[in-house]
This record gives sequence, C-alpha cells and structure tokens, in this order.
Amino acid sequence: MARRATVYDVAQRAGVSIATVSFAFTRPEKVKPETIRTVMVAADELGYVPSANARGLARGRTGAIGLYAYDYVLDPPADEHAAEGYERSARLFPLYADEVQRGVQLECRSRGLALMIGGNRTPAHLPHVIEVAGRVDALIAFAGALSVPHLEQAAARMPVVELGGEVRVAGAHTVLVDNRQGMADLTAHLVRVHRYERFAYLGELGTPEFRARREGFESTLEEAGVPVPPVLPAHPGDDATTSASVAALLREGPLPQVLVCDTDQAAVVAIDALRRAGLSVPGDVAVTGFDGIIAGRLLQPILTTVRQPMAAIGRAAVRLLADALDGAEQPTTNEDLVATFSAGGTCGCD
Amino acid sequence: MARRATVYDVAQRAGVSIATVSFAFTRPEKVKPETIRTVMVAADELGYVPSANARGLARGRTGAIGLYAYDYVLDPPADEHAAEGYERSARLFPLYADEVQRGVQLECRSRGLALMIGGNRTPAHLPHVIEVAGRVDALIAFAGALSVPHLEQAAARMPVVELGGEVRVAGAHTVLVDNRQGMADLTAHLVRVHRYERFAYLGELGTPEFRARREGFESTLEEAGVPVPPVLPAHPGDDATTSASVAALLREGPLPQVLVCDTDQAAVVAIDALRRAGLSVPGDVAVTGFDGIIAGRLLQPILTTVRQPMAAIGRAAVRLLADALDGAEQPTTNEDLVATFSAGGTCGCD
DNA sequence: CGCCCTAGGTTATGCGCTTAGATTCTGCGG
DNA sequence: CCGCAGAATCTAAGCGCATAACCTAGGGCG
Repeated sequence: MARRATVYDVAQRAGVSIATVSFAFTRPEKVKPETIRTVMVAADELGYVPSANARGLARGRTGAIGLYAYDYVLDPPADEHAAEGYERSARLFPLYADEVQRGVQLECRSRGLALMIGGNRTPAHLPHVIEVAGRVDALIAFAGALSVPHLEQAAARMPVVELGGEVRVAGAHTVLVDNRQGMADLTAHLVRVHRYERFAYLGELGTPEFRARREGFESTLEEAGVPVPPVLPAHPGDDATTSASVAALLREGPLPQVLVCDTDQAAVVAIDALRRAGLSVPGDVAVTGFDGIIAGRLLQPILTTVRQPMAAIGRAAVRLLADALDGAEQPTTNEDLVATFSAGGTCGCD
Repeated sequence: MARRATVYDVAQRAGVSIATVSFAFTRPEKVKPETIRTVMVAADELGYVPSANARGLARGRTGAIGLYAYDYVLDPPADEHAAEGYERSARLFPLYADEVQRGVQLECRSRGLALMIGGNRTPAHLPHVIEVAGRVDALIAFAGALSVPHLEQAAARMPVVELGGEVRVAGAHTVLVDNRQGMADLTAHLVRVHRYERFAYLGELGTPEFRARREGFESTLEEAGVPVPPVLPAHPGDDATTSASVAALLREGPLPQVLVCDTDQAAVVAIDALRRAGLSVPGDVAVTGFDGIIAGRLLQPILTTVRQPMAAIGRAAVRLLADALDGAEQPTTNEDLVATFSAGGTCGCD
C-alpha cells in the first residue's frame, strides 16, 4: 500500500510551504485564489487526504462524536438467516437502541460530524469506553451502558449526554422522555376501557426509565383502586429470564387478565411463551409493551404499546452536544419529547 | 471543561518517564509489575484517557474502519412520527444499507475495531469521503456511493471493500451476492407456478447488482419464451419516479399480470400506488421485490421477494478488511453468499 | 520620497503519543 | 570487590497538521 501523501508532499509539488497548503484547505480567504488552485491540483494529483489524526492532534479536537450503546445482542444466534430464524430476525433488529442510533446518525450527518460507534456487552467494561472516549469530542451514552463513575470521568473532560439517565451524573446532559406519563396512559386505557382488574407486571427497575414506567403503572392502578402486582423479572435481551417469569406465572396461577411488560422486547417473548403454552393473546391474556419497536408491529395482532420518539431522541442528543461544543453551557436536559400510547390488538382492542 | 490529562501528567504523578507510561499501557511485559501498578494508579486518579489521535499519528494507523454508505434518506419527512407517518416509518428504516451496517457493527465490535460512519447524499461529493478516509485504516463502501476514481484513490492507500461492486475497481476487494440467480429463481417461480406471461419490470441498471438482477430476470423469461418487458425507471429512495412509472403503466395499459421490482423499496411504493388507484394486489396485479427488508414483511400480504443475507454481507466485508490489514494480500472477492427466493403473498401465492 | 498598511507567504513550534537506541540498575559469577 | 549481561527505564526523534509570529513586496498617502 502506497505511503499516504502528506502536506509536505503537496507543498513540494505545488512549490509552496506547508503552511500555505494547510491554509488553502482550511482558510481559503488567506490565500490567493490562484495559489489555492495550484495547491489543489497538486493535492489531487497526489491523492492527498488530510490525516484526521494529525489534524485532531493539532487542533485539539477531532470533529467526531461517539455513541456508546449497551449491547443487547452482540452475537445473534447463528441461525439468524435460516428459515425459522428469518421469521424472528426482526426481534433482534432494529431494537430501541438501533432506532435511536439512526436518529443520531441522521443528525450527525446533517451537521457534518463524524460518528464513532462503540459499545460493550456489560456495563463497567472500561477499556472500550476509553477506546471511544479518546477518539471523540463528545459522547452519547445510553443509561446503564456506562457506570456512573465512568460517565463522570468522561463528563469531566468532554460534553456527555446520557439518554434517559438521571440528571444526577455530574456534568452530563440528559435526554429525557416522559416514560411515566406514557405508561400511565397505557395503564389508564387498560383500566378504563377494558376494565381489567387482575394485572401482572414484567420488567425491571435497573434504570431511571424503567423506574418511571413502573411509577406510572403503580400510580394509575392505585388511583383506580386496583391491586398493584409485584415486578416479575424480565430484561430486554435476556429472554430466558422473561420466559421463566411467564412460566412461573402460569404455574402459580391464577392467570392475570393482562400482562404489562416494560419493554416491547419482553412483551414479544412473553407472548411467545404464552402461545406456546396454548393460551390465546389477547383472548386468554392481554399483553402490552413499551417502546414501539418494529417487532411489535409484526405480531398478530399488533402489539399494544407506548411509542417512544426514538429517532428524535437521537437527534436531540446530537443537538445538545453540538450546542455544548461551541457555546459551552451548563448541562441541559431536553424536554418536549413525549411517549405516546398506541393501541394495538394485544390489549384486547380489535 | 478540564484539560485532558496526558502522558506527561501521568508520568509526573507516577514519578516515571512518559515512555514508561506508554509502555505500561501497550507493552506490559517490558515494565516491572510494580511500576505498572504505580502508573495505573496515577492514570486512574487523573482520569487519563489516551488520545487516539496522538496514538494514531504516532503509530501510523487508527484502529478504526470506515463505512461509507449511500444515503437514500438523509432527511426523512418531518411527520415521521406523526400518526400517519408512524405507520409508514418502517419504509424508511431499516433499509438494505441499515441491515448491512448492523452486520458491520457486530463484526467490528467482536474484533475490537472502532467503526466510523460516514456517508453522502450524492455520489462524487468529495469532501465527505475524505473526511472519513482520513480517519480510518480501511474503508467499506456501497457500490455507487463513491465514484470509481474516488474508490481507486482510496484503494491505493488503504484496503477498501466495495459491497456489490464490480471487481474492476483497481485494488478494491468486493463482497458479492449472486443477485442474478436470486432473481432467476423468483422469475422462474412466477413463470412456472403462476404461469404469468405479461410482465412489467421496474428498476434501474445503475450498479452491477441491479444489472445482475435484470439479467436473471431476462434470461429466465427468454428461456421460457415469455416476452421481456422494458425497464421502467424506479430508484430506491426516489418514490416519485417509481410512482410515476406505475402511473404510466396504468395509463398506457394493458395491465401486466405481474410487476417485478428490483428492490423492495420500489415494490412497496408500487403497491401503494396500485392500491391507491383502486387495484388489488395481488388480485389485479401481482408484485415482487428484492432484498428482504422489513417493510416488505409489514405488508398485507407479505411481499414476495429475494432475501439477501444483509448482516452476513456486512460481516464478510469487515472480515476481508481485517485480513487485509494484517496479512496484506491480494484483493479478494468473497463467495458463498446467496440470495434466497422468498415467497410471500403478493405474487399470488396464499 | 519616505512611511505605514495590507495581502500573501514563510518559519518554527507544539499537539500527545510511540519507539528506536542510549543509559542506568540489578543480581550474579569470578 | 569488580565486571557484565539482562532487565528496567529514560532520552529524543518524529508522526502530519494547525497556527502564532514573523517576513516581504507593493500601494496609497501626506
């Protein structure tokens, strides 16, 4: 592979100094048009591509932002494309994080920012964070993808926005969606329209967002005077746990009228498990989710859920960072992103 | 924002030279265990994050690879999340390129490579390519996303793999799927099972992959002694053209029995247009696509298509590059990736 | 005619890290 | 107690670019 041409090569060929080459590219107003042309021709002939590394080093910033996602699915099952696998492949992609990432990508592109993708399997895996953090000017992280200390460490040195995190993390920005209200709306629908009284709840309380969902659920039931069920464990990306919870539910009876899941991923798995057990959804048990991922729309009937504005979340994050990068401000929380109740068929509506 | 700690800071705090700090991180075997510990403690206290820029500059490589995609959808309609928009949002994501990208991401991650995302709207837009190329050790590009000269320029300086390109580009690797056979299988199904004789074809011939599809189509019809229709223009990402072609078809009659589209995106748009015109699909006209994107599965009935192993394509590309990066070899073409005919309901099957 | 200003360039330095090669330690045999 | 071979560490030289600070040649003006 040929050595990459550098400013020196271009300068020599164009018969100018390297400073002039540099200016020709970055400060055209400081260079005579004719000289610029000479330089450009030389650069072109040499196939010159400026080294972003050198540039970043000299300028002190890279022009790239990083996205750090929690990896629910690092290595999908090998049969992903096999006949059976194909039918289910939409359960692996696109998920919540993927749709948010798309928003990030779109916004980055329209702003001319490069995007660096990183991620890990388990929180608190340091090396990878560093890998990403060292390359970028700013960082977007999903709540739970990075430990709080790591986030704070990063936030001390560059703008960081946490998606759905608590505002607690020192120095980090946050993009928040009102999960609580969304879940409250959904629950209200189940109570008022369907008159359900025996609920089950599948989910977790590991991140602020999940806790907010649970709160919306609890408060609505309490107001309605309906008994609040406990949290049965379910984690997106850990289907085994979800299935086990459903199995326990079936075993221990009596069956609830409706199973409220705190993610679509869990809901999809739960519906599978219920149907495998010979039950009809929503005939015997209604099921609801949260997020609005595509997998829910591929179900028959369509999953009742709360839709998050995923792409908008990603875009908002980039906007926050871009603002922080030029007009260094205080950490901001965004607003006005709402989660919308979306009635499908799995709640019993037709 | 605090100045980032550097090797100098760490060295000073640990009471060693910067070389030792560097070695402690990258060549532990050359440093006394105790010293390593001292260094690590100091680094930790300072929140030291090595600058990938400086590292890349010094080492001559960055450890990142770039993905350069053709952007079908840079700015999706503003109503994307509105009620109407939501129903159709899966038509914008995930598309072919998105699913390939996912494969790239997965493979990069499992190999510890950083991934840099770039892209552009129109081919031949130089600055953006450079932006990406300057940051990475190797590049993946979709056929048609970069002009051949640019590709060659890049390929002269770093490993490049073109997805679905012709092997012609000097020095570039290629990942190829047998599009021809896939389309031939689909066409054979239409001819043998459904006995269709009046075909229409919607698509383009802009890239080798599209041409291969057309060839598979033509040759199968010819063998069967069925008249080969012309190519009516349709471009993924340009719904207007596709709709216009369908309108022309309706206007000029007689209606074909089946409309073969060379992408799922075009097929989805065509089905919309036909139904808006009061026609039933597949009742009045059958329609088929190519790719196997999720949007096709959300249709009623499900779109008949040819499924590409999209994630596998992405993974193969990364593998090729990773190989090229350590054992510099000759440009390779991958193999063994097949496109599979997938009968849905839009061809007339039930 | 001399002075100052400006446009257009150039020189020189440093960004934070890697890495040959030089230097200092350390332990051990003689 | 000395000399010496590793082992451990340090010194110093870049990597390719941006940019502050500095030159130089004209041109306008009093």
